Amino acid sequence: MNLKEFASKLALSQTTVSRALSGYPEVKQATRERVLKAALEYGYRPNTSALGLATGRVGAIGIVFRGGGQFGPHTSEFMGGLGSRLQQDEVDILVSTVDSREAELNAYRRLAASKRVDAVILHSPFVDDPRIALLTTLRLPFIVHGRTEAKGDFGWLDIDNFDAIRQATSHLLDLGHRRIAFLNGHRGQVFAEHRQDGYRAALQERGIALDPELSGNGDFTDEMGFRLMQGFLKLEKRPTAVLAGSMMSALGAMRAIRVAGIKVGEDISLIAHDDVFPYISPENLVPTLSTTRSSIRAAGARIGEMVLDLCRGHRPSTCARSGRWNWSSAIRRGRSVRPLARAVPFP
Amino acid sequence: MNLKEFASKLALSQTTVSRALSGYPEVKQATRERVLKAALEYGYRPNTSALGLATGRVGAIGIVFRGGGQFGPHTSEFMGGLGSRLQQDEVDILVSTVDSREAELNAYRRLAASKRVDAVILHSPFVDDPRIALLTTLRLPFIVHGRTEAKGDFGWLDIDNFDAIRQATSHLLDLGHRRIAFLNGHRGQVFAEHRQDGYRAALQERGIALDPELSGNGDFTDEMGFRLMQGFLKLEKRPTAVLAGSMMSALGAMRAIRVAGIKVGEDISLIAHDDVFPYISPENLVPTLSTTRSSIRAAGARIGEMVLDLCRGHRPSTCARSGRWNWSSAIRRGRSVRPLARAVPFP
DNA sequence: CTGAAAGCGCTTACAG
DNA sequence: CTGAAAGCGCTTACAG
Repeated sequence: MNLKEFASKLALSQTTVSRALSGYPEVKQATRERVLKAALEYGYRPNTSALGLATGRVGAIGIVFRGGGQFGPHTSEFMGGLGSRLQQDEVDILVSTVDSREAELNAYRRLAASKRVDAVILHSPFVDDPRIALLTTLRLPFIVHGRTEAKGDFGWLDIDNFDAIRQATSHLLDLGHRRIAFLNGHRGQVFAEHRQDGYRAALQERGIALDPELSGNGDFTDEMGFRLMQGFLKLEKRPTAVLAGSMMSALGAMRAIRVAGIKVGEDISLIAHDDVFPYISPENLVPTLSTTRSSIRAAGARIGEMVLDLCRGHRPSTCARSGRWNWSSAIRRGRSVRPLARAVPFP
Repeated sequence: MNLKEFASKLALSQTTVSRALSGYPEVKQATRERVLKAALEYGYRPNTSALGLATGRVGAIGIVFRGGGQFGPHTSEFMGGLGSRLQQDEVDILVSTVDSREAELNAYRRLAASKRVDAVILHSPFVDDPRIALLTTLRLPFIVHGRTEAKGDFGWLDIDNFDAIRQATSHLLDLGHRRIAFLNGHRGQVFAEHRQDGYRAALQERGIALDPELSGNGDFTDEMGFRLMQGFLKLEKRPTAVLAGSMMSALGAMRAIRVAGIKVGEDISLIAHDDVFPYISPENLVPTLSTTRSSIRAAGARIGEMVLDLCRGHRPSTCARSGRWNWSSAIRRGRSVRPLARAVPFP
């Protein structure tokens, strides 16, 4: 049913019905109630395309994923949080999949030119990320999940990766460890660089020289954790502790350690930083892992809030500020980094 | 830039440009090339809302997820496969999140009334699922991921859950096990019922009575696997083998077994049925799990193919048939069920 | 408080 | 092979 038909059933003009449905103040209360009731009864909903054409807003926000690799467990947690917030405003998520960084840029060009979404969420930023400049040029509003050095008037949300890893490293140092291996994400990704900085800072505070052979970069998969850990274990002076960037790489590292015939929690200490997954928890792994945490699901919900704000026409700088401070304070209150009770002292 | 502006740059009418871009045959070859080249150059793309209004097709397909629980690792794998196929046709995925089964029905009503998507993907069907009838009434085209008893002219895709579990159970029986615990999904979900039937059938073939105390139902989380397994281990005659419905529940079961002081792979046999996750593989767990497999990512891609076909106006029955047979034959060729090399014989 | 009508940016019969 | 114009279903100045 379209507006014309619906309005005629009510013996009202399209104008009045449209205004009643959109909550305009100049409609008489009785009329509004009658319209709202009838809309429910007949199941009338404005056609999104017509609405988009008339108003320029389509009630959907976009998010682009690069290939299969990006569709991991973190993604589904983030999407769950994001969706839970957006559903309250009946805003949908438009997911595009691409298979390269270049294709991702084209996806944004397409989304912008065809006016398919009201805003997009950028994630996994790189140092000096070309996407920021592109979206700015395209005038496609966006929020960044993660931090970036790029200048601009945009909102972003991030956890304090520097501090999380600095604390975890310090904790291992407190326990007496001096050779601490670090399984990090890919170089060039902002979060990985921040973590590297946090790792370095903790070592520096104790005057310990960073041994580059003890840092490894790669995907957060157990395969990569396995390979990198095997490399660490082949070193002349093998590490006495390992800091894994995710639960998946921790699993791979554990396997490498087991294969080498040594024991996690006895011969070598292992800490993993990761998010909270509802279907699996680190405590349930064998042997129990110590972890630091950040809830990527909560981040999704918060980003949803920010992007809705942006769509309402609020200045993006507001989002950035609230994002930055609210989140950081959550971290400071210790919601993000838990006590690392199970890490094992240097023997 | 809109069509009017773009057409005037080319000194052509909107009609001709539109036809050239849409691949209509009546446009002169030279004209078409000129238009296509200019579109790339200026970055012109038709406005999706206008296109949707004019044609009734919006180039997006919908998928609804119920709450956080449904956003698990299987979801991201499925979405990855689906997206990889849809991107080739520049069709996007519209994700809606809801928090109840009733809300899910409303989401379809909304999507249909507002004409937001060209089709939807239904997943995780229940026995006698009300969604099928609703979508049929709404005339919203759909493909079902999973099997359903509902009648109707719609396409669907499923793995052979009955046979996968029948085979796995038979395998354990071959190894001498007689008391086999089964960690299944929720009752009422079609896949769980099929698995239950497969389990029952394998036992029946050997004339073994099904002990209802050895079957448990719940979410595929390690928490649920843990709890159910604890229950099994408390039985007077505890099982000598366990069949876990997913890797997550297998992890929980392993933990319960460990807590009970017995050893997987020595005192008790464990098989898990699950999909292939790129970021973690069952071989990497401690101790190594035996698994049967089905690639949910491949299913996503195949469903993408089917839904695109549906959008092109092909009869849905074609999809159903091709879905049914192609997929089943893949299973028969052994792609889905792997040898269960590591299951341990009954001592 | 209500309505007639222009306009959003496309597609597609219809006419040439 | 090309174009002028109606129509898709809304919103929103403008007029009353």
